[in-house]
Amino acid sequence: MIFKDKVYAITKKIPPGKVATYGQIAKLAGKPEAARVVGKYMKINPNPACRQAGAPIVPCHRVVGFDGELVGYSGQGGVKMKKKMLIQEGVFFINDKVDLKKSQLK
DNA sequence: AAAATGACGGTGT
DNA sequence: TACACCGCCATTT
Repeated sequence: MIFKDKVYAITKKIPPGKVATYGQIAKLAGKPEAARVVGKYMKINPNPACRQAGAPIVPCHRVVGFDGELVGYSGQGGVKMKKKMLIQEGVFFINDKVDLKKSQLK
């Protein structure tokens, strides 16, 4: 299993109401400094719009920037939609950032 | 094989 | 606080 697959596997494991940073995922995948690579994979991921029925997708909306800041996301409405989905799942927010203290995967 | 790429993370100004 | 720049690294071209 290559790094790419690990990233996807880990991302899929993020439970609803929780989020993880790119760096965190990279670390879990074995490369603490490969956050950029993680982001790259999210972009090319099978379904940017996230969890479409039966699709081999990853909940990419549960992946945020280093400080819980919503970055990236090329799907519907960009980060706004991403934020909306996260709130809908029960993720805590502070302004436009994820409350990592309560919602970061750990 | 070499260069380019990127949804990061951190530091500097 | 905001913007710019650099280093990191697996994958892709």
